[in-house]
Amino acid sequence: MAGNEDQTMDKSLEGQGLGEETQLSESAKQHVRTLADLARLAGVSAGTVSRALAGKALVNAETRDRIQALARHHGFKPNQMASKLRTGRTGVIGVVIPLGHEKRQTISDPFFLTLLGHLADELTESGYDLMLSRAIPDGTADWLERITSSGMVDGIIVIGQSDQFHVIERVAQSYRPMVAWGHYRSGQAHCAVGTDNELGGRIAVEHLVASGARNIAFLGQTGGIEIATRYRGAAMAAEAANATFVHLPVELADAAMGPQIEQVLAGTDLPIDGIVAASDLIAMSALRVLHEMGRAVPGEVRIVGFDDLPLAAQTTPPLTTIRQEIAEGARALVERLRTRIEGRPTQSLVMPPRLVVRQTTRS
Amino acid sequence: MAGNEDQTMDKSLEGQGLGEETQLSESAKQHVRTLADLARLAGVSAGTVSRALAGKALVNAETRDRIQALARHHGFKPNQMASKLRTGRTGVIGVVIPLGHEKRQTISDPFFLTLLGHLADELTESGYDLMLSRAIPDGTADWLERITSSGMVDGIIVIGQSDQFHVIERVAQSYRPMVAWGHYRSGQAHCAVGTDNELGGRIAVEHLVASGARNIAFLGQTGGIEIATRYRGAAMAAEAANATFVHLPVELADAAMGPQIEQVLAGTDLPIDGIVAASDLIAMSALRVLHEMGRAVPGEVRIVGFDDLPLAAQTTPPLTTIRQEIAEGARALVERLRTRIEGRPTQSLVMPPRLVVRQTTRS
DNA sequence: CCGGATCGAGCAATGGATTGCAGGTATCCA
DNA sequence: TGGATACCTGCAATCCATTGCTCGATCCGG
Repeated sequence: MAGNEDQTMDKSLEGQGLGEETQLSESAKQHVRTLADLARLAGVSAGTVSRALAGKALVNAETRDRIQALARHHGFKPNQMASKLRTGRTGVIGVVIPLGHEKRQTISDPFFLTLLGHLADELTESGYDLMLSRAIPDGTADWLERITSSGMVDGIIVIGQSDQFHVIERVAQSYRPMVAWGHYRSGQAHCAVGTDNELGGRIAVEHLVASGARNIAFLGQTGGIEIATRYRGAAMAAEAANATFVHLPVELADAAMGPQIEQVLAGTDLPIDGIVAASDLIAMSALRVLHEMGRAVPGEVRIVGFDDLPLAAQTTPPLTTIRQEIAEGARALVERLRTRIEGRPTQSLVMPPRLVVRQTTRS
Repeated sequence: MAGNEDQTMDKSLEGQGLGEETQLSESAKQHVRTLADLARLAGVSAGTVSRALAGKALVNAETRDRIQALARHHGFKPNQMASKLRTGRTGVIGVVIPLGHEKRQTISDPFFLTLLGHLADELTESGYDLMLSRAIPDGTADWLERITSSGMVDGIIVIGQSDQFHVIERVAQSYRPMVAWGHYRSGQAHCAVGTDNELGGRIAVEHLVASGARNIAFLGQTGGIEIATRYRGAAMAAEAANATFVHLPVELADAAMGPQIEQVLAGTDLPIDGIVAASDLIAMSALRVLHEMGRAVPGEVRIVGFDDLPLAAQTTPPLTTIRQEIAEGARALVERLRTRIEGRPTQSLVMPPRLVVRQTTRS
């Protein structure tokens, strides 16, 4: 049907085309590249084709259907660049992961990747594409501004503030459509969605203490603001409970993590009986190291992780952890970003962490 | 210095501007949005500014530096859409994950996410941006063609063929700049980079047999072609070694995996003493389930995973697994894609898998 | 002192879709 | 049959950077 009509159109065209005949029939048979090409085939103007493909009510329903069928038949899609240039909307959201305090960290960090997955879900459903950028901060705000001013994105989601809080803050002064996953400080300019890390740290230590731990270690680097806050909460809870509390810095580099944990655990003369890890991944490594050292979990040492990634339920034994609502957070990020894109104001969201008790703290 | 010059320019402009004076000085002070704006400030034409910012030798070095300084000072970046429309290059590579046989699988699958991370690294270094698309195949090739014909990307990387091998194959006939991670069939049209899954499956079973296993189970769904191939290799090796071999299907949905494994393991009356898992994640779950069932690993049951993700080294006990070279694969994908974008032909790459022996098969 | 070479900069066309406004046609009613 | 109304469709400007070609100026050697 469509093909038939196509033929007819083509012929009538040739009849009128005269001098341009061969060129036209050639390009028509070859490939339809532009609105104008399709317009010629359909015997209408480019403007009408544009309206028809956009499904506007302004064109006759019959004409619209005919043009849409023709477009489908030729596999034609309007050039996105031209469209985006004209409309000023790109339909793309930039997702940036600043690799701040630890260059090797985030790219394979399961937490960020999990969040990324959920963001992909949410954005796709909202009709946006997702452009992923890794950014390696160089001391200036350039890594962010390069994206805001690229004209390529309608908005930006920053995953993790790392040690770049001030940069995000500064950019937020002039660039509205941006939200960040991470820490919230009262009075800050940028819209943030995240977990109450301090409370999370506190809950973790309180649970350890309740499980009988007296000598508690915090495992992880406190370079990024999120983890530093968890540390603070943990330290406060330990002090309140009169428990001993030490900080054992561990980098998140996958390969080196095991040996490092071994080293810091051996390096302290404190009889550690409770560990709060900065992330589930660290907790998982600690679990293995302790197993190899012959120290029973949770018998001798109790462990609490952070994040509640899917893998936390699959460790041996399954990991007690502080849950962050990642899926909900992703939804909140996208919803707030869309609100900001529309020019309306938004509020930051601080989600409560939740203790998930599994096997590493059962006594 | 730059600011000074700017002022001067502005004033001389106002002197010339006459009727347009207020409007011009307004927009100049407000914000520089287009090449033309900057050109006015610099007292040159838009074309010159374009060339200057592109660093072309055609403009006087002094003028070029002046314009660049001015652009920096005003935080001006040329509109990407206009540029891309004009040049026909987008500088964006689409990365697509077809969610084929298991809708819930890939989005949080650590393997794909790890590969994605490495791709982000490689593409960034090559000066490309990465646009991420999830695609839910609907029986037609539309999910892929929507991206190829969007005009938004210079090329496409498909992560995992899933059950969409034929779709990729068909699109590859007419769309050149595309490469896929996954299985290679001799004579196929599309360029693929992947691991020899059959060999991997074989090596896994051979190693299990050598470790003393006689009753071997394959844990995992064989809906996707990659895993089906691993299964085939494993089955062949088992037959060659005269070992008993069963297939226990397990979905990759995170939450349900543990109970499922428990169920299938309990459901078979075979005294399983060797497990080859379709992925490290499944192996990790199996490890935990067996631990809970009170069956010793590797004493009673030996386990081999697949992928060698970072977490494989951190399980308790550390996982013996079949390593895929993910970083190298990412590099190969990007290199081949660039070659194809340049119009040159490429060859598929089948990388050999490598057995990494850790603790789950030591006897 | 003049012609040619050389370097630098401007002009204007180009890429392709979108959209406000003007104009045309058909339908329908008086 | 004339005129009005509603409904379509076409025209042309617009979004903004890029680049081939042209023109002008400066400088050098003859």
